[in-house]
Amino acid sequence: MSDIARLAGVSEATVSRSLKDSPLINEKTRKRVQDIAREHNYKINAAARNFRLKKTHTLAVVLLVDREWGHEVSDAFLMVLLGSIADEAANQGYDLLLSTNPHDVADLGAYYLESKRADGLIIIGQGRNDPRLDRLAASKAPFIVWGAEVEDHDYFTVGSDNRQGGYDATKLLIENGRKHIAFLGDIRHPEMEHRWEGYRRALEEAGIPYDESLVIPTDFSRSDGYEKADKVLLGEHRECDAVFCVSDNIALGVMKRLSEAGIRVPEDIAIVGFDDNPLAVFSTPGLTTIKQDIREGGKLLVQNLVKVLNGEAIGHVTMPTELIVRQSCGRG
Amino acid sequence: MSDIARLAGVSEATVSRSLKDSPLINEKTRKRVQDIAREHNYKINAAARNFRLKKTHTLAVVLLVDREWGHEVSDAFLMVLLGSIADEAANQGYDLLLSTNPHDVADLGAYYLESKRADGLIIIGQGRNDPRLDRLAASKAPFIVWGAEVEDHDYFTVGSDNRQGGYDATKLLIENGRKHIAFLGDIRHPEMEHRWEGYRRALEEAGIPYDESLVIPTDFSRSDGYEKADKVLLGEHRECDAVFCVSDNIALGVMKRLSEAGIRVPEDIAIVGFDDNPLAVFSTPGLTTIKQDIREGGKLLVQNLVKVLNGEAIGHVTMPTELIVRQSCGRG
DNA sequence: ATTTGGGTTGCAATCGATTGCATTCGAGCG
DNA sequence: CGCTCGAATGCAATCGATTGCAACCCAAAT
Repeated sequence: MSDIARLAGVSEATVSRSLKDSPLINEKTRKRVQDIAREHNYKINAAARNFRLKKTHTLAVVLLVDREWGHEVSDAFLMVLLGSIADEAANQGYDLLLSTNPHDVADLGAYYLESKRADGLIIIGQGRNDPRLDRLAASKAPFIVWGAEVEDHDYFTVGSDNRQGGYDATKLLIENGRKHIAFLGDIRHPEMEHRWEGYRRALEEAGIPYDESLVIPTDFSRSDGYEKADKVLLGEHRECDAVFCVSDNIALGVMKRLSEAGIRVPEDIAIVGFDDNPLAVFSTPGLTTIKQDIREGGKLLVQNLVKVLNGEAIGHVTMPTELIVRQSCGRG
Repeated sequence: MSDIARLAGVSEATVSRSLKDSPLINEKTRKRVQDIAREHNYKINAAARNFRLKKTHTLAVVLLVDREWGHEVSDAFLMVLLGSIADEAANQGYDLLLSTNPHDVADLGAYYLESKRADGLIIIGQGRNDPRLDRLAASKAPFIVWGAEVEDHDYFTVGSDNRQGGYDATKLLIENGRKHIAFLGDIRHPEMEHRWEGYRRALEEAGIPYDESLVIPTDFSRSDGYEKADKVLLGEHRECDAVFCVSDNIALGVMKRLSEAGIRVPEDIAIVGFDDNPLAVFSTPGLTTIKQDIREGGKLLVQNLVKVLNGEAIGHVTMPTELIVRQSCGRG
C-alpha cells in the first residue's frame, strides 16, 4: 500500500480511504488512486485488514456429522446445503471456512471464534442433541444451527417443518389404504423425533393404534436401510404394508432389499422418504418423498447468522416442506 | 497476551516463546506460562499471528463446476472429495476456505492468494480446459488441480487413470459380447476425453470399428442421462446393446429411462458407469462401474499442495481405478 | 577479583491497513 | 485585509504476536 501511496503522491491514509470509496477524499484523487492500484494489480492485504479491524469476514461451517453414526458425508443433501451456504456467504461478503471433524471435542467455538479465525459459526446437524451446542450457547458465541427447534436449548435454528413432513408422509400412506406403517429412523435426533411426532399424529387421527415395535432405529446411511428392511420387513414384521423413512437414503436401501426379495413396491409395500434427494427421481419406482428446501435453508442460515453478527435479533426458522408424490407410495 | 505476561510476571516475548515450546525458555517458566494461559482460556490470536508471519495456514478450495453446465453440485463425488480434503487439511494443520462460485471470473488466484487469504489453492475440476488455470499457472501461484494430466498445461494434477478406466469398462462390455457400445459424456472435459481414449483403444483392440455417432455429448447430470437415453437408445441408435457412461449419475438416468421403456438391463442393453457412486449399489440392477479412490485423491491433493508450499517438488499423480462388477454389465 | 560464557529473558521493531485528530489550503465574507 | 469555515489530506497511534539483538545473571575459569 505504501507503494501505491508513493506512486500516487499521497499518504497511505488517503490510499486506504480512496479504496474504500470514502467521501472524505476528493473524487479526482480517489479515481486516480484507484486506477493506480488497479494498474499495479494491488490487492488489499486481508490479513492485515482483518487484524486491524478485529473482524475476519469469515464464517465457519462445521459439519457435525458423526461418521461412525452412519451418516455418510457423501449425502447429496449436505452438498446442496453447503453449496447454498457458500453462495450466500459470498453474496454477503463473507469467506467460508470448512471443517468436517471438529478440531477437538472440547470446545467447538474456541478454535474458530476465540482464536479469531471466524466471526460466526454455522453448525450442520445437532447430532443426538449434542451437549457441546449448549455449552457453546452458554458462552454467548455467535452461531446458528441447521436442525430442529428444541425447547430447552438456547440457540437458534433453521430447519424444515419436520412434524408437518412426517405427518404428510404418513397421512398419504394411510389415505392409500395402508394400515401397518413402519417408521425407519433414529428418534434421538431432534429432527427425526419431530418427524416421528408427525407420524404418530397422523396415525392417531386415523385411529390406527401406535405400535412401538414398528419404530425401527435406523441410521442415515443407505446400507442400514437395506439391513433394516431385511430384518424387519422380511422378518419380524411381515404384516407391514408401508414404510416411512426419515431419509431418501434409507428408503433407497429399503427398496433395493425389497426388490431383491421379490417384494413389489408399492403394491406389497408402499414407501415414502424424506429430503427429495436428486436420485429419488431415478429410482424405480420413483420415490415419493417430503421435499426440504435446502437451498433456501442454506441461505437463511447465512442471513440469520449475519444478522446476529450485526447485533440484530433473530428467531427460529421453520420452513415448509412439500409432499412430492411419485410412484412408491402406492398411488398418484 | 499482555495479560498473560502480566499474570506470569514475564514479558510478552517470553509468553510467545513459551507457548511455542521454544527451547530458549527455561522449562519451569515455560510450564508456568502455559498453565496460566490454559487457566485463563487464552487462545492465541490467529489473525495477528498470520499477519505477522505472512502465512495464513489456510488452503482455499475452489469448486470450478459450471452449474449451467449441468454438473449438479449435489454430486456425491464432490462431497466425498471435499470431506477428504478437509480431513487431510486439518491433519496438516491447515484451515480450509471454501468457494463455489469463483469470486470474479477475472483472476482466480487474486482473491485468495494476493489478498493473503490463503497460502495455496485446490481446484476441483478443469472444466472444459479452463484457460484461467493456465493464467494462474503463469503467475506462479501455488495451486493444484483435481483432474487429468494434460500435455501443454503448466500445473500439477491429481486424478484417476481415466484412460485405463475407460478401457476397462469398454473391454468388459466387449467381453460380455456387446458390439454396439455407446459412449455418453462430453469429451471436451480432459478427464472425459481420457476415458474416451480408453474406450477407443478397447474397441480397436477388439477389432470393432469406431462409430463417432455413438459418442454422445452428455453432461454430468442425471437428467441429461435420462434425456440422452431417450433420444439415442430409443431413437437413432436402436442397435445399441451397451453403454459406457462417464459418470454413474448419467448411468442412473439412462437406467431410469430404459426401465420406463421396458428395455431390460442388462439383457437388452448393458451399462457401465464411472465413479462408484454410493448409490450405484442400490440401483436395480446394481450398477457396474469404475471406482475412483476419491478419498485418497483428496488426501493427495492436500499433501502435494503442502509440499509445493514448502518448496518441495511434486509431480502429477494418476491413481489406479478399479472395476467394480455388479449386474448392469450383463454378466458377473 | 575480574573475565568469560552459556543460559534466560526483555526491549523494541515489525508486519499493513485503518482512523481520530491535527493540519493545510483556499474560498468566501465582513 | 484578516478571519472563519469546510473540504481535503497527512500524521501517528493502533491492533497482537513474533524475533533479532541486547542485556542480564550466575557460575566457572583465570
